[in-house]
Amino acid sequence: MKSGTADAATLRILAAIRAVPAGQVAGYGHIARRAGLPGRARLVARVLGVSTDTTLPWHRVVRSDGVIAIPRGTPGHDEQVRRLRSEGVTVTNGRVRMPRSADGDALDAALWGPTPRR
DNA sequence: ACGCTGACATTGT
DNA sequence: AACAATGCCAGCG
Repeated sequence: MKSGTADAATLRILAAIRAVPAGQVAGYGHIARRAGLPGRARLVARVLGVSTDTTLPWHRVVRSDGVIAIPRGTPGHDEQVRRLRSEGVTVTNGRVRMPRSADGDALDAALWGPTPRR
């Protein structure tokens, strides 16, 4: 029976999103890769769309360019911006200040690099 | 089975 | 920074 069990991929994606620390943002591709699904950024997007999990920090997930994935003028976009600012993230014109190359990548590698899978 | 759409990424211009 | 092209996969009609 199917019961309320989602696919393994979905669970891994959700776990990866929850692993993102507050005040920090991650790209869809980044999350996908962390979930063991390289190239499946779109899948991550869809999962977020259907997921109703309020405990999920979906607002910390943005596009690789730092642009909010939700179109402007929608309540979702507004709420995401509000939450990000609430966590100390600088958001300007629907775009968040992304940790460019070097430090961002290095820090990420230091956090979740040499320890894949939990 | 087929074509479109989508909370995307990467590369090139 | 912005746009175009290509890749990628899951839903929907």
